[in-house]
Amino acid sequence: MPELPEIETTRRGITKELIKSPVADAIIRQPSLRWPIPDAVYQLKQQQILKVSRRGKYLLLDSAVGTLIIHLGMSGCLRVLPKNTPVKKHDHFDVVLNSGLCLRLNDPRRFGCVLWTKENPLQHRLLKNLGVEPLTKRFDGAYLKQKSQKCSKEIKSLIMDSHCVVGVGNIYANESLFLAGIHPKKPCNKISLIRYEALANSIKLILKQAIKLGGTTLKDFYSTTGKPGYFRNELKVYDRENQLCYDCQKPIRRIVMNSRSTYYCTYCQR
DNA sequence: CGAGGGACCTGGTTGC
DNA sequence: TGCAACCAGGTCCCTC
Repeated sequence: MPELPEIETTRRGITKELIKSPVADAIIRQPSLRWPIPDAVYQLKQQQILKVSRRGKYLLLDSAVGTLIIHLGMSGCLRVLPKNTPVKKHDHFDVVLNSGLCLRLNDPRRFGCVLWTKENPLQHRLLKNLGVEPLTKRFDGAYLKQKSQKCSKEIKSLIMDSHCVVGVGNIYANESLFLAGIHPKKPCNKISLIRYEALANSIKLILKQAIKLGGTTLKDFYSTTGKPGYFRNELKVYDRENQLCYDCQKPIRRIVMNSRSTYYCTYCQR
């Protein structure tokens, strides 16, 4: 389940080969992702990919004629492979390079998407309203405090809202709140600036550490080289229901918030 | 207007 | 053992 660290790991893994060689072709095997893959993606043919960037959980492949926008949804995975590598189940889309390699998208649950835009991709309807990047200076305690003012929801919902801050999915929201010592159901308009500063720092720390370790592999994330993400070993609360808190030895509790599993320590998080 | 829930999808796990 | 039900999860979008 790719969150920001997994997307960033993927971006770093595919960039070098993608910008080395022009695109020979695009192959759509299964157009029915979250939205249909548009035929416009064939405009990539004969184009050079100039840059591979990331905005939130979206990957952006720039060319002179437009930008390919890729989202991995919950189960998507991008690999760079020799183009004649046998196709596996759920290999929905390829960008074939002149070099003989190809970028291959596999996405069993098909919650991801592949889109095309000729405009500035940051102005695309899916990207233009995204919140701040968590690893930039703009994201800090004051920003969270300000976002929380006119909002009554619980803190976990706020940090998972991509219109507030991008890239914090369920795993890292749980882990960040534990590190900051904040209860996931705490109303966000009742949290002090000091605690928001701690939370912003926790989010940055957790995300950076996860990127360093290549993301978190639970069931289905593997990096572009097929290696698992080692952040899984660092999880303090996620998927640890009834196991003991490493800090206070009390059992980790699991509740459901917005139909998502939420894990926290009843003693360490207030 | 904002908050909340449904829909999308498949593979793996659980329960009978 | 076989089958059905359920769950996971990101995010848009519709409804209240």
